[in-house]
Amino acid sequence: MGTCIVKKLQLYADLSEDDKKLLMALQEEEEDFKAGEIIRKKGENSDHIYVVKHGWAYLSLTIDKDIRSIFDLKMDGDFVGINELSFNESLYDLVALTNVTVCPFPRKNLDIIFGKSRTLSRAFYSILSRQQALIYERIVSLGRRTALEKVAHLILEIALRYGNGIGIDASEKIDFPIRQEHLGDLLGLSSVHINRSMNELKRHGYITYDRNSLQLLDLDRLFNLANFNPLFLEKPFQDWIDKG
Amino acid sequence: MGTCIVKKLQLYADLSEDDKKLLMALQEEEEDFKAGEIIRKKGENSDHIYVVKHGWAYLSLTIDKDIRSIFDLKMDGDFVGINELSFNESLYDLVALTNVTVCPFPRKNLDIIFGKSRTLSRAFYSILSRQQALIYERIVSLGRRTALEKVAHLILEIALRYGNGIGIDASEKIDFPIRQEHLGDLLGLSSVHINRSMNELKRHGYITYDRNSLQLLDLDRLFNLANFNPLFLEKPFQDWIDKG
DNA sequence: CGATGGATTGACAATATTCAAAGACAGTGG
DNA sequence: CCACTGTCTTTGAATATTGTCAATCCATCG
Repeated sequence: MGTCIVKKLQLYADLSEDDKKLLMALQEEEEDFKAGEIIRKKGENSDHIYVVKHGWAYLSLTIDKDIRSIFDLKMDGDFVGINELSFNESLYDLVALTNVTVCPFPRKNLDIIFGKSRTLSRAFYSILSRQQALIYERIVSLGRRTALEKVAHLILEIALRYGNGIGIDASEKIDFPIRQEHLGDLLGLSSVHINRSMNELKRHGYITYDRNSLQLLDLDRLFNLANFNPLFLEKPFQDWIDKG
Repeated sequence: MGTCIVKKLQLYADLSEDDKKLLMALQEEEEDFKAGEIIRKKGENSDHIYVVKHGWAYLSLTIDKDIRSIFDLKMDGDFVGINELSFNESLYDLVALTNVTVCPFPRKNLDIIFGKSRTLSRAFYSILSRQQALIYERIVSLGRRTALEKVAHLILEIALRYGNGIGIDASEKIDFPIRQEHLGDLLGLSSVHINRSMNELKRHGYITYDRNSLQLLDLDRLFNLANFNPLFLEKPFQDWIDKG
């Protein structure tokens, strides 16, 4: 259903009833994937963008047999593919981490939206620019943080985004379906080193963690350790629009 | 003058005369900065986006006194700030690497554009999504490439982008105003290690290089070493638009 | 119950950093 | 035109961080 997209976009702009109808009309069916399945392969024709309705997925690239890079996790309410519109094939693999439900959305519909609603144009634009801010933070992580700080920063980001998506606090215990190997591929570390870092965070009282769950015990200290920029948590700023 | 933006956007869409006029009208004066000056500081109110008209600049963040991360270089024709629109302060420092001329562009004008031209909306959107593709590649670099590969990939990207901007081939000798310390901050490496990597590329006949210039001698081997995705060089794909 | 995929651990190796010193270059003022 | 200064680059040696390999453990699932 279109509610999926509507809910997400409302965070970024005041949608009129027309906007909502426009979105709903353009929305297609939903599709389910099992954990581990490839939702969309690199090189495939990418006619659709997706909204993750439920579950976790990730964007990745396999360089050599054994070398993989994951650059983003996608969870409830996240868009996938809105950054690949000017390429005619998809640039990355989109893989289901858990069982996942996605809502495909034909990309040419996005252009219709650009023609019909300034508000929606702005909303999509804002989403894309927010995504970019997060990616820049990952670059800082990968470039200039120690392994421990990288891990701290990533699990903070995950807990905050996840909590945001399903509407709970970041300090609550959450399902954590991500294997240590995935964390390694996200941060450019070996899974062995992820293991050691996670256990160090545990030992020092930052978190509790087992293969299926994660809880952040001390947000303040984690923020501090990870040098996390709290700006990313703020509600999107809408006042750059022209009210006149 | 507005030709600066117009030229850039034409790469991404067929602009009508109206589109061009719209852009020209919204364009403001240009501003000069000397090498090393901070064009826009993190935390400052960011009412403007910029187009780099001439020269080099970079986006960076200083974490601790001595730890800095540079996540992007900006050169002739590049946009700065179009990814920070939904924040009410700028997230990063924008620093002049060489003497640089920028064209500021009030960000609320961008919203006017969203209201008036579907073509321009799409063009800006495409630019943003192209930027993101490049950033994802840097994430792959930072995460899963060796130092030598990182350096190879970065100088390839720089030579290609620079050549593109000023209209020369990537294998020609270019000005190279970037210090080894900047390269280190871009790639998360120490400047000492950058030095060793650059000299190794030199020794193996990949490049010539001194403090002020760079030439790529063997593009094929460089592409191969860096595992560079040639898709990023393609002209933007415009057919996701709705021709009907 | 055995099979499987992940987590954990230890020993060792590779890669990159740090520190410090020396060399090269461009700009400045005499 | 030269000496002087500050900024970059280059180099070597010692160190730190992270990776690799291989064995073992543990939980889950049929």
